[in-house]
Amino acid sequence: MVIRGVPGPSAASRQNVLRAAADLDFRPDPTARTLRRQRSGLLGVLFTAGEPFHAELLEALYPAAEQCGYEVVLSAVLATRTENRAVESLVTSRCEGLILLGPQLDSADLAALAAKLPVTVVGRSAPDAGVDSIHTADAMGSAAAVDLLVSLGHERIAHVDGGRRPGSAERRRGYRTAMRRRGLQSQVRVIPGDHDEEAGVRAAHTLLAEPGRHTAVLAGNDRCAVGLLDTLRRAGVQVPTDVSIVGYDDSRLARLPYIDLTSVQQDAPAMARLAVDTIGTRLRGDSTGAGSDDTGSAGGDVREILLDPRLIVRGTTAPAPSPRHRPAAG
Amino acid sequence: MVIRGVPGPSAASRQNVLRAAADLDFRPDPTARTLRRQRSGLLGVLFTAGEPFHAELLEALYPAAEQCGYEVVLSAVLATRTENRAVESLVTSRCEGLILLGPQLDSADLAALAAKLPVTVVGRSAPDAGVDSIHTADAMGSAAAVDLLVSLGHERIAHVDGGRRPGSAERRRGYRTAMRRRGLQSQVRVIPGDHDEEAGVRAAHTLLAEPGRHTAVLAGNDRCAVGLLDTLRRAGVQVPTDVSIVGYDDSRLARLPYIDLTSVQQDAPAMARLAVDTIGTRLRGDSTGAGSDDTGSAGGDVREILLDPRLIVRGTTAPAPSPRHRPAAG
DNA sequence: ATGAAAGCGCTAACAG
DNA sequence: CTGTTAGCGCTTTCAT
Repeated sequence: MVIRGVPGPSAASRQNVLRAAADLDFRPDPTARTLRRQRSGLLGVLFTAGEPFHAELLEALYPAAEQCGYEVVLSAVLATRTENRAVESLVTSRCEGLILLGPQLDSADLAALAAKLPVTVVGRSAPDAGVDSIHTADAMGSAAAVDLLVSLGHERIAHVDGGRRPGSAERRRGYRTAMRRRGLQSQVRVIPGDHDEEAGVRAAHTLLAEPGRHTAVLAGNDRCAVGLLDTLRRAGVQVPTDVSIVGYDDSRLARLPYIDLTSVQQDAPAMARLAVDTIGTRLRGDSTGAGSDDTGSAGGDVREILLDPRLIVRGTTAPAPSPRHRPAAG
Repeated sequence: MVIRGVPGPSAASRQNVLRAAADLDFRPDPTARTLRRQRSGLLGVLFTAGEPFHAELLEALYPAAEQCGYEVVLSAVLATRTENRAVESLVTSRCEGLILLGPQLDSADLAALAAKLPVTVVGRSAPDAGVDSIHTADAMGSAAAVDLLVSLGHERIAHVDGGRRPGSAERRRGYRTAMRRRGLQSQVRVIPGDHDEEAGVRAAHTLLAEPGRHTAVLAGNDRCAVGLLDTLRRAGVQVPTDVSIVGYDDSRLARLPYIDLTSVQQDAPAMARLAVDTIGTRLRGDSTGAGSDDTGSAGGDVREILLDPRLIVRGTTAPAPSPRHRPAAG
C-alpha cells in the first residue's frame, strides 16, 4: 500500500516501508500485478514497419496511451510477417484493446477479432466489420485536390490509385465525384497503382506513353507521388510547369525541401488520440460485443469518426500549361 | 503438459485435452507462466520508427527469436521518445535480453544497462561499454566504395559523413584511409552531414557552391545519398555522367528502379541472427553465481562481431568525366 | 491502522 | 502415465 501510495498506512509505517524498500532496491513486479488484477493495462498497436505515416501515428499514440494509463505494445507487419500473425501475437500478449493502423484484414477477420476485444481501425473505414474506426474523409481530400487543380486551369487530371490499400477506394471516389461535379467526367482517368514508389514509376511510364495527355496527376499517397515525380522529371518533364502533382498523407517525404510536394494532410495526432479514446471508452463500458453482438449493420454503437483533411499547397502544383491560360475561375 | 507439448500424456489424453482447449479457445496465460517460471522469455528490441534499414533488420529478427524460443518485444525510438525512455520500457517489461538497433546511447548508459541484463548493440561498435556488438566492417565498406571510384578514374572524391550516427566514424575513417592509400590524401574532403535526406540536400548545396571541384561523392547512408542525388539533378548536374554517387546500406530506397543507387550492402539477416544468438549465449551461460554481482555480463568476454560489407554497383557510378569537360558542380 | 489469508493461472515436483 | 499440491509476487478482503 505504501509503495502504491494508497491511503491507509500511517506516516510512520510509510517511512519504515519506504526505507526498507530502498535498502533492498525493491521494485514491484508488474507480472504479478497483472496476474492478480486481472488486467494487463496493455494496448496493442499493429503497424507496418518502415511506413512513414505509421511512424507519425506512433509518435502521438505513445503519449495518448500513457495519459489513459495504458502501456503500448507494438506488433510489426513485415514482408514475411502477416497481419494475422501480428494480431495473433497481440492477442497472446493479453492486450486489452487493439489499434490497427491501416490494416488490410477483411471484414470477417476484423469482426472475429472484435468479438474478442475492443478494436479500433485507423486510416480506413471498416463498414461491415462492426469495429470502431477513425479515418480522414478521404473523398473530401481528393476532391479538394481536384478543386485546386481545376482552379489552376487543369482539366486533364489523372488519378493513380492505391488499389486495395486503406483509404484508396474513397480517394478514388472523391476524385471521380469531383471531376464529375466540375463537368470533367469525360476526362476521368484512373491508373491502377499502389501506395509505394514503384507504383509511381509505373504510372509515370504509362503517362509518358500518352504524350500531351495529362497536365495534372493526383497520386494515391506521397510515396507514389515521389516515384511519379522523379520519373517524370528524369524523362524531361518539368514539374510543376508541364505537369502538376498532388500527393496524399503529407508525410515527412512531402515536406522535404527538394520534394516540396503539394499533398493532402491527415491529422495524425488527432487520429491517434481518438483511437486511444475510443478503446478507452469501450474498455470502461461494455467491453466486447460478446453479449449483444450486432455486427455493425444497424449502426448500433459502432463508432466511425471522420476527420477533415487539409490540402497543403507546395511547389508541385502550378497553373495548367494549356495553350490559352485559363484564369482561376473556381 | 499437452498444450506445452511435453512428453508424458498419452495420445488419448492429448486428443481430449486439445479438443477441449480448442472448444474453449484456451490460450495459456503468458503472465502466469512468467510469474511461475521466473523468466519472461522476452527479447527486447529497440528500433527507430520509419527507418528503412531497421525494418529490414526486424524482418530477420522475428524468425531468429522464434527459433530460439524468445518472443520479440518492440520499443520505438521517435522524435518525442528518447532511447532512454524506450529502453526503460523494455526493462520494465521484464525482457531477458536487449537488442539495440543503431543506438546512440553513450558508453556509460550502455554499460549501466548491460550490468542489468544481456545487451547486444547492432550496427555500431561499442568499444568501451562492455557490451556485445554486431556490425559491418564499415571502414572496409567505404574503402571499397573509394576503390571503385578510383578505378573509374575519379580523384576528387568527397564524403558526406553521418556525424555521430552509428557507423559514421568508421565510414569516415575508411574513406580517409582509402584516399590516403590511393595517394589522394590532398583530395580528402569530408562534408559534415547526417543520415537523412536533408543532410544530402545541404551537402549538395555545398558542393554546388564549389564549381569544378568534385566528380564523386560517397554519402553517409542511402537517405543522404538520395537527397544529394535529387538536389544535384535538379540543379542540372548529370548523375552519373558529371558526378558519381555512392550510398550506404543498400536499403529498399537504393534498389528502387528510378534511384538505382550504387551502395554498400550490409547483411541484415546475418546481423539479426547473430544478435539473437549472442543474447541467447549470454542467457544460457549466465547463472549469476560467478562470485560477482554483474548479472547479465557473466559468461565471458565482450564479443564484437564484424561482418563484411558488399559493394553493390548500380547506375549512379560511372567513369570520371574527362578534365576538359569539367561539370559545373563536380 | 495493521495483520492475515485467499487466490489470480500457471508450472514443477511428487504421489498414486 | 495421471492426479494432486505448493507457490511465483502481488492485490484485495476480512479480522483484528
